[in-house]
Amino acid sequence: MLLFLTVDVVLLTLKQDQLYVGLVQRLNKDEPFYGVWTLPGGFVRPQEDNEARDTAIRVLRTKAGVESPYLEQLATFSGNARDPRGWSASITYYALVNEQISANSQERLRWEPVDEVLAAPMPFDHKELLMAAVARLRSKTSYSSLPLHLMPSSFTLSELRRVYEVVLGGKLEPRGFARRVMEQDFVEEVGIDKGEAHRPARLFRAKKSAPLYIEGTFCVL
Amino acid sequence: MLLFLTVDVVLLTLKQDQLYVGLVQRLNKDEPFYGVWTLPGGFVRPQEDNEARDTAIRVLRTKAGVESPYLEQLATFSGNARDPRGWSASITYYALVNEQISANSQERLRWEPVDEVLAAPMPFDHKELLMAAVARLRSKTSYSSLPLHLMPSSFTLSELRRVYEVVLGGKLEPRGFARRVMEQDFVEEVGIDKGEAHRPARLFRAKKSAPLYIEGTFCVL
DNA sequence: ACAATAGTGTCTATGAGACAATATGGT
DNA sequence: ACCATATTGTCTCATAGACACTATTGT
Repeated sequence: MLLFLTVDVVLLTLKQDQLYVGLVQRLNKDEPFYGVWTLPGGFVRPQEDNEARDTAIRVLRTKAGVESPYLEQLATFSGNARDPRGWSASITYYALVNEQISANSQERLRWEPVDEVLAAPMPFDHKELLMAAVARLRSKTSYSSLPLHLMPSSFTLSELRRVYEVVLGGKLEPRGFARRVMEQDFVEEVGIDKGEAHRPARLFRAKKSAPLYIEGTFCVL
Repeated sequence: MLLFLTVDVVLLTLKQDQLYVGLVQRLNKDEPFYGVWTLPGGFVRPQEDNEARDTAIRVLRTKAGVESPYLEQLATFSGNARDPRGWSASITYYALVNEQISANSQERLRWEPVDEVLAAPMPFDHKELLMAAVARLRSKTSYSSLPLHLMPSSFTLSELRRVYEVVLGGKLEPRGFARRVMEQDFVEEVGIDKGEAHRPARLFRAKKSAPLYIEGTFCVL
């Protein structure tokens, strides 16, 4: 084969105030890096997949047990140097899931802290893919509601702020954060979080109404 | 062939205060849309092209006569619906050139106003590609020095502002514009533009020092 | 002097950051 | 009452927009 086309997915979630990436084990003895834990990916199957996004969805479902997360195309990495088998192109997506979904993922999926994964060697050019995904998430986080996809079905403002802090890597002013969230109007109140030894917090959920991004297009809120 | 991999390039320039896109005529009788003017593109040649970016550069050089413009990967468009020949993926780039370069381009390249091209039918999903490129340019323009690549080797502040206005589609305050440009420090003075019936303007050029983007990564100035 | 465009001073409204003050439930 | 976290008030400072003013050249 002269050239092959794959899709890889950088699956990200948040656990214990840390960014985690989902890895699967390579189980085909005829392929490179047998047994190694890597980003889920697979060949495009023109018969089954109407487009590359469908490949990403199929890979997530079959290899990671994850359904319909937030999924966005990241970039395409290509060339003769990235895979020992020859010239290849990987249309790379990144996906965001919340902790519930990540907890329900298959056995075959293992979650590791992004920092640790980046510190160790990774096969192919997967380190580059992972860094690009994290950079994209970071950059969009600073001006959008993207991190909502990392949140459980309901959450307090403090929890949301904490997630922004983890992704952006720094403290945020509670006052300013609350202001922005309320102005931007991408959450709605759903109740009260009673039961702890302090003032109860209001619970919110993401508003359905606001589609955040158009595929491939950069779109400021 | 089950699946084929191409690279298309949306080549943009500015003429007479309007965005123009570069089109080439399809000259292969065995391919669809023979004779039609379309975005320059071509098959990836694994033997010659170390990566997809090299394909883009080769396409630009051989089909459009354009050398080393600003070139950035846009997105990959794929699927069985976009090309009558079957499942295809187009790794799409966009390129920015200034008026000098666009004037030196080959015979085979024809420049058309983006508005007019979008108003008429386009082959494949090229309308989508073109719209994505323009959207990307617009969006980056609002917070970066990207439009410098559309400028001649030296220019006045007014000319630069005019380009921003054309790309963004609206008037900009001369005062605020000058302030931002000077603060951001991405131009340097190279002389004076004498010879007209009014106060001469200072001439600037883009500073070499400032690489604007890392491929595939979003990077705020 | 006048026309025409370049470039600057500066007032004001808006928004972000800082931080203090108040609110509310459990113990 | 006290602790802990939630939520809000508000001061200050930086920045962006508006707009008028000054600068400089050719005619």
